[in-house]
Amino acid sequence: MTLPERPSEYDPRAFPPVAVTVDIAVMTIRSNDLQMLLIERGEEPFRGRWALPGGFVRPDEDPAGAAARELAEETGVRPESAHLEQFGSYGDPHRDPRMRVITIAYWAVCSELPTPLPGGDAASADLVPVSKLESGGISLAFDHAKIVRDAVECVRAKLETTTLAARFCPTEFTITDLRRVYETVWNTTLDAGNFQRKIRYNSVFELVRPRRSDQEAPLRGRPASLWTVRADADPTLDTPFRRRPGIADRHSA
Amino acid sequence: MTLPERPSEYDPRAFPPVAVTVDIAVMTIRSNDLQMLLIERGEEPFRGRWALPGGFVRPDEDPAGAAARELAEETGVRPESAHLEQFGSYGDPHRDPRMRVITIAYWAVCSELPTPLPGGDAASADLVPVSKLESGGISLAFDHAKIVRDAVECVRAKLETTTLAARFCPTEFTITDLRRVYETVWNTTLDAGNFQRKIRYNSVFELVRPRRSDQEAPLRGRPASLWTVRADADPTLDTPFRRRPGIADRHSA
DNA sequence: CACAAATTTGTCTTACTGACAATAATACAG
DNA sequence: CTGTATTATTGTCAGTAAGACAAATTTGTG
Repeated sequence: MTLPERPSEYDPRAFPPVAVTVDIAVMTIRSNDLQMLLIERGEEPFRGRWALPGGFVRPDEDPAGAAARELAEETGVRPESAHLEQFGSYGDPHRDPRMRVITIAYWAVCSELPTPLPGGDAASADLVPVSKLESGGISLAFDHAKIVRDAVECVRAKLETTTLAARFCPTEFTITDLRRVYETVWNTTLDAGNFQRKIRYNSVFELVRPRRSDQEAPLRGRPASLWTVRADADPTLDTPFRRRPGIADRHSA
Repeated sequence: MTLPERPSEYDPRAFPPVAVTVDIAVMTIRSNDLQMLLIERGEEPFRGRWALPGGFVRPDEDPAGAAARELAEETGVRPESAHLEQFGSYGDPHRDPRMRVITIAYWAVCSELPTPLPGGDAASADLVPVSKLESGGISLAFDHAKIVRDAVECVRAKLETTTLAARFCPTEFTITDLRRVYETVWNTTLDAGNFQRKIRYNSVFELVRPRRSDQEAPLRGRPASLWTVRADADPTLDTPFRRRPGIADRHSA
């Protein structure tokens, strides 16, 4: 059952006040690094601390809609250009010192993030390397440190079994682009030859052009072919990638 | 950010009334079938329909605590004897016709389920085969049909990569017991010999007794050895099991 | 004791991975 | 034009794990 059955408890005023919000962990790759969009709080509590973008679930919308709306409002990312997925709820009674707030957490991945503008009620917004968050170098508001940890783990795990890595890239990408996503997000190195095989064999990926003629491409070396993810296909990988104990930790050096 | 910054909105009465509940999809194997505990609603709305057990998150508890409490109260399962895990939130504005209710959904797996007693505000409680729910043979209250689908998929997926299957069994089990869990939950058949190898090779599993001397054991055939999951070990499987396209559909026959 | 039933072990083939070498295609310096 | 650096792509080979299937082991039963 979902509600108590005695009519007296139908009265909304009988319910202790609870607020429901969404928080969104938006990730992208920039400067060869996995980065997350955070905002700097302009008000108490936690004034001046970094926090995840988010906001209220309005009376007329469902949480997924609220997440898509906030994503657009606070980060300028059009919902259709990003992958947005719910991964958990956080409801410790004292996670917000003001009142009871239960938040539904989403992670999002996109390739091109508009340079974040300080807007709304945030003092400023910026991309922060996930490595800095994981090393504890930045202290986050509320319980957002845990939410961030869980979100990053979700994305790392999802790279194993789906084509999510491609969402970090433009629609057309080279196999090396895709490999760098794995290497960046997993903080490891992968063999270029073996990686080629896996992509080329996999029918989820489709060859677009055998030779890239771009200008922004690397100025040296054999030009790579361009690939895309077949839009109609199931994004599940038949032979998943597996994270091995990281060979090269690029952040401890 | 998590709350609006203008002090006026701190007032709890400013928030539209929202109720937060937990719903729990408790699964076990009985009669060689994956079954789920449902209750029959005794009141409107959806009087007489089946629904997931659940209830309010109280002001002083977090959702995980509420789920554990409801699990104990409504099903008699001691929280430490079951695996309980959050897997999503459901917050469509009209999922409950009475008022805005956002529910946090958990799945649980246990080996011995006390015969459910009609108690509390439920007209009755019973175990229902998941196959019946998947075939649409039973119409559930609210959006519980979708919650059930998602919960079952979570459990099926979790069998691939963790030792969760053992939670369907008593602490000590035979390799055949464990294989039957996979076959039942995935509705498929697995080669007994190959399955042996995987378990015996895996150091997460530990041999308890090389020969079972039970009375309830099958009356014929070579007695199986008893195994357990090492309590200290990481329940993640180093070499995951993989679901193959079902060879034998035991329910379509 | 022969037989049935269930567990356990063995064998062989195939597929995939990881390491690493070799080849291909381009830009650039001379 | 030629050689070299650089990146992409293909090839090779050994090791590991899975799937199919056969055989052996250990018990209860007639």
